[in-house]
Amino acid sequence: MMLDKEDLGLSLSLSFPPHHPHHHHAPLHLNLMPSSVSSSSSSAAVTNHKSSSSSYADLNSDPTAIPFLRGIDVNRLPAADCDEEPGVSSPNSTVSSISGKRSERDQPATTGSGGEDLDADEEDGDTSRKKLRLSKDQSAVLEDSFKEHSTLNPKQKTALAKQLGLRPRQVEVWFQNRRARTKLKQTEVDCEFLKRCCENLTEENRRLQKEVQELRALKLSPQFYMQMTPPTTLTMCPSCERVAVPPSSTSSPPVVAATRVGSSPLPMMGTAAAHHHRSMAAINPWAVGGPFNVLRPRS
DNA sequence: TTTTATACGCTGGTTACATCA
DNA sequence: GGTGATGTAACCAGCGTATAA
Repeated sequence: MMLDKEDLGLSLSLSFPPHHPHHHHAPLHLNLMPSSVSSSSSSAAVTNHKSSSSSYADLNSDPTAIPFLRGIDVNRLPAADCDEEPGVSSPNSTVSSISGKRSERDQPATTGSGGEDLDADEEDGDTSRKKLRLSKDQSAVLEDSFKEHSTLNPKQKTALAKQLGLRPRQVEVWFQNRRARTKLKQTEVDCEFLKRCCENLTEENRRLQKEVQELRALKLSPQFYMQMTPPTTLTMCPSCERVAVPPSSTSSPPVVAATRVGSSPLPMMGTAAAHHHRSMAAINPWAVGGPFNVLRPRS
């Protein structure tokens, strides 16, 4: 069934939930960060999809137990009955009347999937849909809710909608869009991270190739042999003839001098990385706390 | 037990309006 | 006031999962 990103080994998972049904949609899965990243966005919260909704239901049985509803009187009626009058559904909102194509197009279609969509368009006889701009207060409450849970179960959605004077569908859409924004932002961060990694590896590769050239020169110049570092500082792998320089004998940054003696230089990626010499971890940019760790977003 | 239909929620992508420089 | 860029509410299509028949 579903594979956790940990199971995948690599998993680029740009901070999206491991159990998400749309794992096939994930464009990348390269776990570049600790799974704890962006806890507010999704990784933890979205695991509730379907399976854990019951736990939310339990929470909702006692509204006061819902973290994100702190200070919200769930029993209080919305400022307006949103299902009847969208124009006043959000007293604090900026509402503008539109007459664009969207309004015309939406009229019959309305529901994307959920049954609650139905109530989104049944409100008035006016065929035009009002485009609503959420107020700052509404957005703030939604943001707070999102920090607690990036997904909502139906009860939470309904409670939040009532509290904010919005339709449940609006709350649902807001969360969907918010998740999309979060993911987009994370993708941007990860792209930047990969870019830095690529640059760093390129530089490392350049440096190592230069080092190989120097070592070859030394090997071909007996007069310099005597000046070489004592062989005890080098470790030769008997199976592959690679020379690994102990960290103590290397200059900073740590070097992986996994160089096949007498052969042409090999690209770093795909060879050294795949090699069994775990010394590669010394410069493993994916490693937690690695050189680019500073780029990781803080949750 | 397996298959099928249905409901539901999610994502990625898109559209169109609101706002701002 | 007109215009392009940006943000975002709302939507659609497609998919996976849960559930009941």
